[in-house]
Amino acid sequence: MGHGHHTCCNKQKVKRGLWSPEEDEKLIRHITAYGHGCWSAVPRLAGLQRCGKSCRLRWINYLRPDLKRGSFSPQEAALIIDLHNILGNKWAQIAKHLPGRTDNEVKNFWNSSIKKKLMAQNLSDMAAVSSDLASISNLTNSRSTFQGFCSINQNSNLIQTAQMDQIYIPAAQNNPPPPGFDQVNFNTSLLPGLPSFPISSLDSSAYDLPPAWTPSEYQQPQLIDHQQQFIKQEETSMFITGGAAPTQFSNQLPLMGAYEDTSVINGMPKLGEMTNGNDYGMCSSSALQVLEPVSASGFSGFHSGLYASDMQVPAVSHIQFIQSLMSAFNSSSSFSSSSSSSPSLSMSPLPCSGPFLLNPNQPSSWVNP
DNA sequence: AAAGTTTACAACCGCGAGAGT
DNA sequence: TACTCTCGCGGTTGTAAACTT
Repeated sequence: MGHGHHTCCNKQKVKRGLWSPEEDEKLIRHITAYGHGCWSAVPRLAGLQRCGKSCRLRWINYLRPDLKRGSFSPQEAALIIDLHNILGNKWAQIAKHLPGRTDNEVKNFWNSSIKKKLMAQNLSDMAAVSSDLASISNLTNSRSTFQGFCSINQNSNLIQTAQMDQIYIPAAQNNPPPPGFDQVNFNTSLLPGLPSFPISSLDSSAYDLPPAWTPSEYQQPQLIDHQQQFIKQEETSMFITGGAAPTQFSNQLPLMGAYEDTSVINGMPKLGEMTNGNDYGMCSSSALQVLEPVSASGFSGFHSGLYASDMQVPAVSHIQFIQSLMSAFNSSSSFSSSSSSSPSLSMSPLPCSGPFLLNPNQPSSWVNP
């Protein structure tokens, strides 16, 4: 009996490894004639020296007639990136939204292709951000209330903030920080209470969202006056921020708008504008390049594709999102720091693991009641 | 051209959930 | 309740093909 083989396989000797065309034909012939029924019975009935589990896998991942096969389209890749941003490594749930694709296929595609592209893109974005730090800082000063980071704990309390001008982002791994910078960890957890604006721009009902991000937590946009004005004013523009989707890498929230446009609409910062949202992972908008790496401690993925320029709902949702954060800021007494007595917190500002460095020469804006 | 390395993806493994007994 | 069986999932490994040196 084999070591570590599944219990269904340990009675008789079973073949392992790649399937031969003859085996495939036997399995296809059996299942098309009789269905698979109980998988553990399939190998005996089909005349295969395989375990039922292997038969099931071969059928589901390779022989099923409704499989699409072939390389992934850019649209499929963009969808995978967005869904992964929302769902994490829930490959089966992601695959449900890609007809003809299996969870195994999606997982392999992610691990072999997308992940590397996103990491490479993130590095180059960081370089761009670093080179633009001065101009960012100038604009940051004009509305520093919004420019920065926060982390939100499980109780929706804002526990950490830092202003943009306190943060240094290394352009590359071998780029040493300026003198006086110390690394700071933005160790965060997901926020259950706030509207989830990246999701809201999609059809939320189409996704298997984690409980904290279900549509019930999200208030549908209502077109009150200033929102209508906002949409009218922006017309065909689209609005994007990065990194606020829950990912396994980061759940920090960018609180800033596009740095190239400091206009404020009804007391709220204008959000980033992106014009080429069609090419997955390759968005060249300066706003995105700034927001994405700044908002991610690892990388948070890229919002593209689905955020087409004719989608105006996200703008409304973003306003609600910013409003929520602003109201949170304006009632800082309700915040707790990472050193608070909240027993549900297991986070600490140190030691650090992210790519951010804190500038101790700048006045601290860390919320610390 | 051969050897070495990387990539793509097929297949395996262990685990947990759920149903049945 | 405890046990077994089956199924499905996600992480991981194995390997043929493609690519590089």
